[in-house]
Amino acid sequence: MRVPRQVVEARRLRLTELLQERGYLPISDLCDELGVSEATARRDLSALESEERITRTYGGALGEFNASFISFRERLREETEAKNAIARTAVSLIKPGMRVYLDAGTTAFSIAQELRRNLPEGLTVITNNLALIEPLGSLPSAKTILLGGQLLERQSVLLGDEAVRAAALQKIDLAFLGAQGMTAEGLWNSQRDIIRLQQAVMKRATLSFFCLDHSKLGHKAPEHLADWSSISALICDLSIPELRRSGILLKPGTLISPSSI
Amino acid sequence: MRVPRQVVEARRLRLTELLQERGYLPISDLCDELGVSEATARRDLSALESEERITRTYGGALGEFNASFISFRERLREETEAKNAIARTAVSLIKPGMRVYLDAGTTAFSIAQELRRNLPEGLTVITNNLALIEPLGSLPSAKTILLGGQLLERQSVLLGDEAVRAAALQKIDLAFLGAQGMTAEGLWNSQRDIIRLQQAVMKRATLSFFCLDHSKLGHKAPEHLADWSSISALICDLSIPELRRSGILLKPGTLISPSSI
DNA sequence: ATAGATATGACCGGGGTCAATCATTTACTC
DNA sequence: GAGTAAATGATTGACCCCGGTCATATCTAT
Repeated sequence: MRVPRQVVEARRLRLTELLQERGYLPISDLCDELGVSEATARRDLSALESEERITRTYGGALGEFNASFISFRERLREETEAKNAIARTAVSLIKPGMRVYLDAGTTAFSIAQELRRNLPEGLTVITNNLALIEPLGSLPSAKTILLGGQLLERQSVLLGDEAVRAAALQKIDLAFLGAQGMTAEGLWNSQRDIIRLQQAVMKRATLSFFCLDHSKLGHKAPEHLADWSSISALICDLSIPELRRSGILLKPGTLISPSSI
Repeated sequence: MRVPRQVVEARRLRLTELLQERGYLPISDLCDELGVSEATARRDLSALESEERITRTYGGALGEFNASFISFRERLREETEAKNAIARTAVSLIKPGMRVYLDAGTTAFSIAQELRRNLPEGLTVITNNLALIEPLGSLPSAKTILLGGQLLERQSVLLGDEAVRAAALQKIDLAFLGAQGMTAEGLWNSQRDIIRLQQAVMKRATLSFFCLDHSKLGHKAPEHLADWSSISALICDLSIPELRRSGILLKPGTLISPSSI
């Protein structure tokens, strides 16, 4: 028996919401909840999957727990090698008892993962990056401080005045920051709010390290973040000559490359 | 062929990490990644499931997105009816454009879910409760502000000086708070840090509502949180006479019961 | 060194899942 | 109002998943 389009749409919406809430549901549960036959439940799942609103699994389906987390995870897979190398380098710079800032982005996530393997004593991590809760929250011997701020829709990041204010109250030994691009003019990022927070952090940090992999070379973004003169060091899987070819001239000792550790 | 215990543990750790990263993995992929047979992969899954470190599904497994969320979800199932009624009552008190505080606990989570269904215009939600990110983060028309603070191990809550300081800077119209018990002497909670934050919030809030279901009646906890005289109202699925039987005497209008809406 | 415990992989029967097909009912369209 | 397209549920055969058992190999404790 054919049913109005609206009913179908409503049911599928309800299905996505159910999956968002519960994470995973086996087909039989879906049928119960929606009051339809298995066949229809399957058809709904196929439809929603082709729209990329859910993920099917054998025997059930997953809500796209957090659409942002997925794209985050995907980005995480790009340049894994370089990012891991940079993360190892970053962690090797941390001494026991330090207070360290990790900002948003996938490189910071790699650093957090590396910290799980190789954790200095008495570390305090300060961040605005909610994605780090997973890797860091379960470490008993590290303290994790989250800056306050406004939750960005579809991103797992805290920003805004609150975040800047909270950052200005922190004592930070090392800040590990990311950026979307680097050119001869310096470092670039896309959002004003992100840059405001990064600048507030840099002001409070004894040393500010920027962590960028080679894929960022030559890219420009809408907003200028920092000059090369204002950063403590660049952690990057490129050599001095390679950087120079793009017009980036660094003072000696300002480049830390993963191979050198 | 038996293998050292350490190897098994290492593989299982790797498995949980894989699942944490990728969210869902079918068994066959797990075998490839870990280089073991299907049987062993299954055994690992069973072991990790009994430790509640992952969630099995038919045909694969899920990482425990957040281990704490699960026990949280389980608590959520207790007294669902009462909590939902309280949540609906709470939401009915919210007017468009208000700034509302939700604290930790499952009742606040119910309120957040109710807000998804029934969202006042221009709402701002302020919270220290990370579990609310899921339901609230994806609402485009509401603003969510997270207080800063120290991440509590295995709890999805932010506490400490930072949180108190951040709360003291907020403008709050309505605060919806929870507690672990209520007796004639007032409201009780277990942790000092939680109470400090709740008191800071109460100081900043125009109205403070405490939301407790009937199961909290007569329970005492280590720390005294508030007298009955200091709260704006109690939202509770109990009647005045029922409360009086436990020695709780409320001024008229101080009890808001779900049935009365 | 020996015995017992434990991890592993292969195999199998039972049962669940999936996609395709078909008949039926009902909503849309002209 | 008639025809067409869409949605649904039932069925079916192929495929896949699961837990158990068993033989085997290796670690560990005595």
